[in-house]
Amino acid sequence: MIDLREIKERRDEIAANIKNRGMKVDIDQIIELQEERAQLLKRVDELRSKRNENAAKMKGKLDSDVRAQLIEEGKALKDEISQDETLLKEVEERYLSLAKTIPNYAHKGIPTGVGEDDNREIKRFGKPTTFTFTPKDHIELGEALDLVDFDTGTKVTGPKFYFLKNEAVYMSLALERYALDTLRKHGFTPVLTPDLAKEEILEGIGFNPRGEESNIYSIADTDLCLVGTAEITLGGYHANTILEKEALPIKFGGISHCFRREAGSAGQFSRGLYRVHQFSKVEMFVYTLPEESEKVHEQLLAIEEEIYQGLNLPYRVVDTCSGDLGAPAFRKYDIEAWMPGRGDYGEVTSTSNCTDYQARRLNIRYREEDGSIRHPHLLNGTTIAVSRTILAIMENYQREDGSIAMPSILVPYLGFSEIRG
RNA sequence: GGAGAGAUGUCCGAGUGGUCGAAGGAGACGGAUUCGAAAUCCGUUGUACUGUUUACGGUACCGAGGGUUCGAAUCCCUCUCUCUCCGCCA
Repeated sequence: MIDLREIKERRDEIAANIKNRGMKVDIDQIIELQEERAQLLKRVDELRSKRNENAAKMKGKLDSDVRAQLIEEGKALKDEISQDETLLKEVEERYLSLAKTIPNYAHKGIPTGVGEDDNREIKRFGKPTTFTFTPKDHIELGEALDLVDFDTGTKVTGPKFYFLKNEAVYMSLALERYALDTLRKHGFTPVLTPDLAKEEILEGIGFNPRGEESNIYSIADTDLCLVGTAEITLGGYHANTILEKEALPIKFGGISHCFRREAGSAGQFSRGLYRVHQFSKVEMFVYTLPEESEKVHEQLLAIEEEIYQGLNLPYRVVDTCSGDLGAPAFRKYDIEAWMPGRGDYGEVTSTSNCTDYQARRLNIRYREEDGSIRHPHLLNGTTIAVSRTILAIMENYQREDGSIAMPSILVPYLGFSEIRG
């Protein structure tokens, strides 16, 4: 949520931002509701003040007719207050539910555009892998080497679920260890979080469990959802608290079990490990001082690059355009690794600076030296998306004889240096 | 799952339906004292919204939500959470 005290003075800026992001939010309606709410609140406050005054008069001994008259006045006030309070509550609910849909401000430097195609490539590492033979995609490789079993995933759980088997299991664990060790070196606290979170926490982070494009699984008869990412639980960690300034930055490195509905995305086009309902990630989550968040954002991107350079996978970095940002993000960088099976780059990490947008809704604050209270900035980033990285390694490291070499940096974690049938 | 106890400010902890935003203590901060420190003494010390906008006021918040009442931290109801004991389980 943005700072609602600013919506009048920054109205034009907000309206332009909504448009650039391709969203439909009626800012003027929200401003009207805000004014309506302010008037009602003022009236209710005045009435309550009168009620308190009236009640205070009755503290001591009084003549019974004086008391009777005061009681009558009090009763009248009570009725009036409860009417206005009901009205205020209605207006407030409408106001807040709409105000929450206003997206975060966006960084001035990002490209304006509607979708993926408008993202700006800002860097490339390596060159798309070339082969002296006809390369296979990871589905073929996975079947041939008995590493990934989609058919059984479909049978047991459903389409877009899969079993990882044999060396792929070790790859998964090795990637997690590699990522965690790298994060620890950079001062992150390793964390394993619950895979379920309350809806209020989801909403605070900016997911709408009940929204139309809900991308997460709700648990029937509870207010819990499977988390789409540890971003949710790591952000919820400090919900409703006031942090001391010295505690910042707080840097968490969490293993994240991710669940995605991916409704409507079934079909041949998205076969394989690229788009699945469940996968694991190692996630970075940082609470920082507002004046440092842009610097930290660059650091998160640098860590992601360090990881993929360590794996020696060709990739490019894109600065995400306004239409593709997601409501909480102020700026977002994605790393896209080369995936020979797709013949294109595919997203493997994403790091967002959400400034104070999530912190405000989660009610996370910190105290400045002068005693004032502000919202810290929250950032998140993927260190490793396990399934997509396994995909990229399989396809980029395959050899003509059908075996797959392993990135040397993983070998100590794996205990083997190649996979062959 | 069964039985019981509890939830108050940064922490501990009192609180008879009106004088309670809340005693007392601790901690922290400021000051006095000191060569300096300890001890001691004095003072300050919640959050949000809001009105005039240094000053100074108003409203709300004593786990959450309802209710009773002229008036609720205090009475009633529902829920959540914590603790103890038993059961179950990895």
